[in-house]
Amino acid sequence: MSLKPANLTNKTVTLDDVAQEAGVSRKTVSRVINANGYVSEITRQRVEKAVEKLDYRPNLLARSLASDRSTVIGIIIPSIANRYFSQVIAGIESVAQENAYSVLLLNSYGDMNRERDALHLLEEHRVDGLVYNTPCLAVADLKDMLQRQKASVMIGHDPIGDLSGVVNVDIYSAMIEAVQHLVDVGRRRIAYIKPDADQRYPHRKRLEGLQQGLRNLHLDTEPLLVEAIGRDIEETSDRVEDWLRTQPDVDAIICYNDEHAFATIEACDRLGYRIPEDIAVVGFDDISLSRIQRISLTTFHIPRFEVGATAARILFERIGGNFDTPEVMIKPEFTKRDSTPT
Amino acid sequence: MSLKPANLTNKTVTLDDVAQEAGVSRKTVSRVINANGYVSEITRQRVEKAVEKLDYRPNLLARSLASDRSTVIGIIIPSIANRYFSQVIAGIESVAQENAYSVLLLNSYGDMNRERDALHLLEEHRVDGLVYNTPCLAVADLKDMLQRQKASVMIGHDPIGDLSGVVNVDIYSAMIEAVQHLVDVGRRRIAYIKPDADQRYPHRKRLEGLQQGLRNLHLDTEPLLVEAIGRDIEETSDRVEDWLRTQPDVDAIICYNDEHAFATIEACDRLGYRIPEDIAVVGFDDISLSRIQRISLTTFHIPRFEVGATAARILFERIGGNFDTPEVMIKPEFTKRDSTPT
DNA sequence: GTGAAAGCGCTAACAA
DNA sequence: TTGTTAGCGCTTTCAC
Repeated sequence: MSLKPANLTNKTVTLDDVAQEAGVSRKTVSRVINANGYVSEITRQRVEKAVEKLDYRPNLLARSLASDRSTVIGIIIPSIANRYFSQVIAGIESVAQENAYSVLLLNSYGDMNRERDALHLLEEHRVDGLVYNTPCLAVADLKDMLQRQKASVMIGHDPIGDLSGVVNVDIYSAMIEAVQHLVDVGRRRIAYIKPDADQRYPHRKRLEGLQQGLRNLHLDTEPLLVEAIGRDIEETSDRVEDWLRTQPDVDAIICYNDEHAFATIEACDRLGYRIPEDIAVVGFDDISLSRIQRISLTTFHIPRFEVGATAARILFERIGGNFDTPEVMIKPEFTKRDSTPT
Repeated sequence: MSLKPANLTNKTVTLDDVAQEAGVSRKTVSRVINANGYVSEITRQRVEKAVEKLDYRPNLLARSLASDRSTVIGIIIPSIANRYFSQVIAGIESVAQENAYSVLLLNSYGDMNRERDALHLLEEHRVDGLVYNTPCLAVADLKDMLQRQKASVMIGHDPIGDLSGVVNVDIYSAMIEAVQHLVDVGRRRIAYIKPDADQRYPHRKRLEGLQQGLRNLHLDTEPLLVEAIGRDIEETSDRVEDWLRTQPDVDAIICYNDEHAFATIEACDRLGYRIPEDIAVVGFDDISLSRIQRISLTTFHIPRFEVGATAARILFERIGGNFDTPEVMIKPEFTKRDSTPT
């Protein structure tokens, strides 16, 4: 087991070293580096030269501790591996970078205990704020925990007072629109492919929208729900296929997202159903491949990057002391393609 | 502009508060919390009760500053929005979590200046180590910058001595295998769809592999290179189409990754080429949709999560003082599907 | 087993 | 315009 060479011996350069090198006080160096307070031009240059010469890097830990500002925000997200969330993160990170903030990333795997741990950890890191994606904690708990944070914005959750900002995607209305579209093109037996046992906002709102959509059109308000989403596309596809065998009269399927829609299309294929003639399929998200499939997918475009960026912007408002942004609703855009009839 | 209620007044609980509450010294509390040093059982319980009662959260900034260990690692990545990298990140994050570390995420957008900034920032945050994905800095620069970090592991770069660990995907051999496969099924005019002007490892190695593969089989070593990768799938598809018009005798196309392969298939479609009869297509990555396309894609499966996890494991070894892991090569798995003939 | 004192590297009043 | 003096909340020697 070899030891690392050289740099273990590199003693770190501190403000004092720079001050000494420049022949000024520590505070003066601090002023130059943080660009606050008055410093004469000539002193500034001396300091800058010293900084350069010593290759000084401020210790952000010390700065944060002393100033009670960490220039770090946290992100809690069910899973980074998920392409949907990774684009939300990209939006957050982008705005954070504009504001000269760094991002601490925590996975919750949609698990309550993990979420609680994540919240605690961010508290311990003294982050200046956090974006919290699809919380699954009970509201009382949530309030308790967010109360202790300096600032926060939730994505995908009902508002909980002004304790936290909120950004949501209006999937409720989208669902109503989907139903309307399907009925307009003559469909009546509409199914919804949904996750097993998920009570979180993204699923709950889809469901409520579905029910409202059916009610609006005086259709059966007991919708056809299929708990068919598996661990991967193939499993989902198999489950949908099994279910479809038992339901020969279904003529339209709305899916939780585009990947499930592809799995559904695949299942229809195997059963010899034509799309959209026999079965119409609608997705959510508009992932990049949705346009170039053999059967391009009718779906709702959700601007994922923008969702993240908006949340981050609101977070920085709150960090800046402005806590009065109301819930922001982002509207998914209906995108008609070939998987539903015209 | 309303002010946030309550919690702005919450004074923070410190070690001293806990010590006072428990009627012991600060150091004893510290011992209990960090589970080091001997503390009598009865004292420990008193302390734990006090911690509980006051809802004490250690200040990690202070701890890191005093102990010179941050329990944070950094990740530098070209783009989180990219699904490939997001899964690498998932692997890193997962191992970090096992080691009770948090992750600071920095995007470089494959830009040299941004990478330098990111490296500086991580230095200022005093991270205990970093995983650096697809560096594009010049080697001298890279050495300079990594020298200053406590520990580091690169993904997708040639080794630079023992300054930094390295994890690579053996795309070089994969490329040779791809050529062999295509020639085995009778193809001779093999093209490679590549990024515009990219000298980084992932592209360079593919290219070297391609050349070696052709050389092995005594074929033209001046391969057909197409700089056709656009900003999105549609643009790529259009460019490939344009290029194909000028090259009627191409009978096989290897693509930089699966998304480009789909774009290529789409282009072939529009031109009326049959796949794989007229043109064989090979991808890289094996993204989840590759199996269920109309024409399932022959590709190399790259275990992205494992790549990240391996890098993180090596990083923690190095953080632990063990710097002698050699370059780790991860082998992509050839996955024959329908986009190439049998 | 436990405690006291010093200090990590910085910022924040307040002086000068 | 610049310097001085205290901390920020923790860990770490080294006594007791």
